[in-house]
Amino acid sequence: MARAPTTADAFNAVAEPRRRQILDLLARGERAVNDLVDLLGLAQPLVSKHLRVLREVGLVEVRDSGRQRLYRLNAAPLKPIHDWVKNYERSWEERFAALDDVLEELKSEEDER
Amino acid sequence: MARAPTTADAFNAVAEPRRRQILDLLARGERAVNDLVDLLGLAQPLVSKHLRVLREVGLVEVRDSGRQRLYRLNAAPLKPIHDWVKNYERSWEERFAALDDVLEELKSEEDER
DNA sequence: TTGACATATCCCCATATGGGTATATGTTTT
DNA sequence: AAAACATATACCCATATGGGGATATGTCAA
Repeated sequence: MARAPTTADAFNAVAEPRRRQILDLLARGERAVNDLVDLLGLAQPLVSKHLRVLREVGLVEVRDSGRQRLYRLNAAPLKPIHDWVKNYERSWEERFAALDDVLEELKSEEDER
Repeated sequence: MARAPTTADAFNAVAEPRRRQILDLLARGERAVNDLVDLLGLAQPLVSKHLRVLREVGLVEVRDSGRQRLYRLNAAPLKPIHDWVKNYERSWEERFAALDDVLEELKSEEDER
């Protein structure tokens, strides 16, 4: 078996930085494909393909408007990611706190010299 | 160019469900590889390979103990994921709220009958 | 030393990728 | 009707994958 398809779920879809960029742009409002092409500086087919992946996991929705297609964000499928990562928040905070302690200690030792 | 390697960053590393499982197990404490093999029901080489990916993005750390290697979690690389997703939290909450409103409305209409 | 145990690596496979270029599909304007 | 515009799809490529089986590496025990 190969790697899971990017359309398998939001985790996979969002692993690609360009797709996160697209979502970041759509967070500001509806956009036509060509707008995204200009903003991202990517080839148009590339953008269409990324949009397709995002559509297949439900992260974006489309609406026809004349000869344009307007894409908008649907953030709901990101919730499982948030829920999963949130459980680790305390864990890295503890580690950062521990690191801060070490740095503080080093600083004190320095001051004592 | 092909897809970004799973070792490129935490986003990619964590897109694989098995690797999330491994992190979930390690969140409870240090574990030897064979423990993980038993708990996950995966082939040992598979587990070693997943652990390698996690190691390369810094999500786990290893410690030798006799002929065993004990892996432990380092959640810090998950923070960027949390930070990114967090920005969308309000967005999906609004959408869910809107959905709740619709459901409430439907319910009222039903009651009126 | 020899054998058992624990892990990592190697090689093979099918599959899916992201990017590129060319083209099909559909809509508006002239 | 024809030309221009907007978008999606088809095809090709190099690359990386997750899984499988065999084996190398390293450590402990008899």
